[in-house]
Amino acid sequence: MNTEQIEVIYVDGERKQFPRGVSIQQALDAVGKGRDRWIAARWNGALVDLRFVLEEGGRLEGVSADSKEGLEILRHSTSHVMAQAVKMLYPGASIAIGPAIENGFYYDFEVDEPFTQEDLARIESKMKEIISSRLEVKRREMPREEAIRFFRERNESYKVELLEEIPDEVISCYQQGDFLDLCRGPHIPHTGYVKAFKLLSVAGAYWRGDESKPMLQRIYGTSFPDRDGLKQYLKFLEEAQKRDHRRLGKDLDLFSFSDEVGGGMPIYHPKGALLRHILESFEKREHLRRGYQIVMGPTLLKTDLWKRSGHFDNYRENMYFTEIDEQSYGVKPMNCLAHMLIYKSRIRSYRDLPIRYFELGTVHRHEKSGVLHGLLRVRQFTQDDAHILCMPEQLHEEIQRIIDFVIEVMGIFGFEYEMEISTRPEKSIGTEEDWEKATDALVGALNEKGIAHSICEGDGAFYGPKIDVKLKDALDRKWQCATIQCDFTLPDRFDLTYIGADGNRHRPVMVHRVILGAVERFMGVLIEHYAGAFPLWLSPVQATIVTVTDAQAQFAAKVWEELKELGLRVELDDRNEKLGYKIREAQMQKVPYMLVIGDREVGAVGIAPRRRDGTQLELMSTGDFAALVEKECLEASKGRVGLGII
RNA sequence: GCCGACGUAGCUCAGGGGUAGAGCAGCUGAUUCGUAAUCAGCAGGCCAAGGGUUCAAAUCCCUUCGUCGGCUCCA
Repeated sequence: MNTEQIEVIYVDGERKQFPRGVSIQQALDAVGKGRDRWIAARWNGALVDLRFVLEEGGRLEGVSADSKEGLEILRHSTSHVMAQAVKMLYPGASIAIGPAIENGFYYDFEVDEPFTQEDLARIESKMKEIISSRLEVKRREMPREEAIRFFRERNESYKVELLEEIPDEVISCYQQGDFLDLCRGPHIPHTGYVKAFKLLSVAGAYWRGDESKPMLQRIYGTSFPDRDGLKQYLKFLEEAQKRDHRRLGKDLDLFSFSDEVGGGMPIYHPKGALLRHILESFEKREHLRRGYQIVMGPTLLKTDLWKRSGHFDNYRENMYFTEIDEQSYGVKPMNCLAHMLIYKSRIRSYRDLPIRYFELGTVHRHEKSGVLHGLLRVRQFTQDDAHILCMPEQLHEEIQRIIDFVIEVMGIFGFEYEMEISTRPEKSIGTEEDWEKATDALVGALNEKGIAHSICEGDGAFYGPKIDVKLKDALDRKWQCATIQCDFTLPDRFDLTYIGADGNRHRPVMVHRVILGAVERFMGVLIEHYAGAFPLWLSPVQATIVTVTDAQAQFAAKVWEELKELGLRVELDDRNEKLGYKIREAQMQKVPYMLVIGDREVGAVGIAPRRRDGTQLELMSTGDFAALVEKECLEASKGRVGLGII
C-alpha cells in the first residue's frame, strides 16, 4: 500500500527515488552533500523543517545556517530559545513577538519589572542550559480555536490577539520542552543547533509599535552559526562605535550640542562649519550647472499661509508658532511656500517650464525629544531643497534627471544606498486619480532606469507619493537622505498656472526633492562613512605644516601664507614640541597631509609631505604640492572640485 | 512623548553619607629634538539644575533638563 515511490530532484539536478513518507532529513542525508550543515530546507520553493515528511515528488534544496535564509531561521529559533528561558525564569511573563531582524533577533515580553543587565546574564545562562539539552523543536498543527483556547488558558493574551487576526483554520506552533509558541516556522531541528549567541540590549517597545498600546520589554540579541561569526560581529559593533559621528564630531572638533541651547540644535565649530560650507558650495555649483535657480525664502511665514497650504491641518504638531504684532506666524518646517509665491509673482508661459527653484533652506521641526540623535536627527536643519514646476508631460523627464543627479552625487561620495517608493498614507490630501498618476510617474522612472526598489505602502507624505534614498550609518541603521516627492495638490491650493501654447491657463505639476537631504544628517552619515578621514577635497584641513624645531618657524610661516594664497586649507603647527608629537596629533585629527619642515627643507626651499596613511613623499616646492593637491581633489570629486572651492 | 540606563575637571573615567581623585588636554619653565606621546612644576570642580531626608548629601529620595539604547516619527 505504502510502497509508492516519489522522486526528489536536488539542486544540482540529481534525482533519487524514495518511498513516500521519507523525511527531508533522510532525503538530504541520502546524497551526503553538505551533510550536518543543513538546518532547514527549501521544498518546491517553500522553506520547511528538516523533519518535514514528503508525500509527493519535488525539488529539494538544503538550507545551511550560513546562508541568508538559514541565518534568519537560526536567529528566529534563537529568539524562541530566549523566550523559553524567560518563561522559565519569569513564569508571569507574557510573550508577544520575536522575529529575526537584520543583524539578529528580538523578543517582546510583558513583565512586571523591566529587565536589567543582570537579568540578561541570567537569561543567557538559562539559554545555554536549554541549548545543551538539545531539546527537539517540534512543529504542531492545530485548529485555530484550539490554539486560541490553549494560549488563553496560559494567559498569553498577545498570542490570542495575533491568532484572532489569522484567517487560517489550521495554524502551526512550535514546541521545545514545555515551551509552545505560535509560529509559522521553519525552525532548527533541536536547540543544540544554536551555536553562538549573545543578548545585547533591553529596550521598551510598544505592542505593535503603537503608542496607545502597552509598552513591552524588548530584548535584542544576535546569533551566528559559529563563534567566529559572533566574534566578528561584536568586533564590528566596537569598530562602529569608533566611527560614531558624535564621537568623531567631538574628537575632530566639528560640532557640539549644548544643554543651554536646547536639544537637537547643532552648534558648528570652525572645522565643522568649514566642512558644511564646502558641501554647500559644491551643492550650489551642481545645481546651477543643472539649470536650477537659487532662491531664498523667509523663516517665518504667516499662519494663514500654512493653513492655505494644508500644513496647518496636516503638519501642525511638528511646527513652531509665534506671534508678531498680534499676527500668528509659523516657523517653516519646509521650504515650499516661498517657492510657490515666487512662481506666482508673474504670469508664466509654457516656454518658461520647467522652472527649478533651489534653496539651502533652514527649517525647524518639533521632533519628540526621545528621537533626537546627534546630527542624524535634529530639530533645526538645512535642506538642499528644490521645487520643480513643470507641465505634466515633462514630469517623467524631470524625475529621471533628478534620479541621475542623485546617482551621480552618491557616486562622488561613494555611498551605497537603497531606494524605496512610498504610497498614499491615511492622512493625506488630493484625489485618488492624482495619487495614482504621481505614483505611476515615480515607479515608471525607476523601472526605466532599471533601479531596484522596494515599495512602502502608506508611507508617503500627506501631499504626494515619494522615492526615498536611504543611506546606512556605521551601525547599519538606515537614514533617509535624498527624497523625490510628487505633489499634485500644492499647485492647486495656490492656484499656480501657466499659459499653454493654446493660449489657455493650465495647472503645472510640482516635484519637491532633496539630494543630500538635510545637510546635517548627510554630514553625520558622511563622517561615519569616512570614519572622519575625509577625502582631500572635503577635508576642512587639507594639510598641517609641522616644524622640526623653532628655527624653522619663520620659513614655515612663509610656506603657510603661500599655500593659503594658492587656495589650500592649511594649518601651521610651530609649537615647541617634538616632531613625533605633532605628527601624532595631526594623524589623530585625520589631516590628509602633514608638511614637515626642518633645516633640510629650509635649505632646499621646499616641504616634505607625508600622507596620513604614513607614506612619505619627496621634498617638493609649494607650487608642486598645490598641483598635487589639486589633481587629487579633482580625481576624488570626479572632476568637480579642485583647489579653492571657497 | 513612552520604557530603561546614565550625567563627577575641556576630554576619558574612578569614588558611593563625614576635607573632591587619576590620566590626557591647558598654563609656566627647562629641552631645540626628523615622521604616532620629552621632562618638571602649577592651575583647574555649586559632582547637570532645583527641591527634600539627615547633625552631615557628589553619594539616599522626588522633580526638571540633557545624553545613550530602543519604540513611534521623519530629512
